[in-house]
Amino acid sequence: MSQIKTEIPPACCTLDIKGVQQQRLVNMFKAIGNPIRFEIIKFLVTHPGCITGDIVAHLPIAQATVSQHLKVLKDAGWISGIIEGTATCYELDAKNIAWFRSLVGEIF
Amino acid sequence: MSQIKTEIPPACCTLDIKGVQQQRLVNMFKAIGNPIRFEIIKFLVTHPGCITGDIVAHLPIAQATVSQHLKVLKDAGWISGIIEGTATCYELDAKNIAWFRSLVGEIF
DNA sequence: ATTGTTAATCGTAAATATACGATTAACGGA
DNA sequence: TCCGTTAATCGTATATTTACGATTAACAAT
Repeated sequence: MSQIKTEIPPACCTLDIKGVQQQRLVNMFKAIGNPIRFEIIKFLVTHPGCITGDIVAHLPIAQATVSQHLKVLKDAGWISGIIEGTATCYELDAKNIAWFRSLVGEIF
Repeated sequence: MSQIKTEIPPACCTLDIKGVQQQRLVNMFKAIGNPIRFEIIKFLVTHPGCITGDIVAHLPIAQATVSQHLKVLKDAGWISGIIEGTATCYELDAKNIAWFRSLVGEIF
């Protein structure tokens, strides 16, 4: 170790987290750490309950690709989708996002 | 659009951000959205100013790979490294992390 | 000058992510 | 029942990420 002082100065954040909580958080970071997916989440802020086709229309990529990204976001806990007939309505997962917000507030 | 109501209910977050700021933020999310890199940042909280070798010793991966991860974290703004003779001392980039913290606090 | 130490970079292999068109399944309406 | 619509999934190509050993460069000590 190259540490000289025994007194460690207070860091700019604690990052006091571990185990499954940490895994979940890192996974949320990873999911939102993609320009297309960030854009999808942003779109859902102003278009709650919109269907897949709306999101596809808003983006420069194919329907299949959007569907994949939606799956990543859903698995990470950012969004939820409910099937409405032949369509699927998506919205932000407020509960998980609240968890994310408070956790990030605590450890950063 | 599948929106029925003209009144949009308030969302659980604003995500009011765009352009280069958004790109920078997404890049920080992407960088921290990896288990190894998250672990490196956590390690730097308790070991500020440690050298690459300390980080390598703490992780189950090769020196070259750690070096790559350090570069990603540095490019994204999470850490900074100063060359000290033949070694490199790393620490959290407090300024950028403060930017991250306040921005996330604003838009989530 | 030679040697040892440290960490970045190079070259490359393997794994993962991202993208697409095609197909499928599920539903609603004619 | 037969179409049309919608979105998930399949199969696959390409790009990117992650990993490693080897090499290099920079410095310190002898």
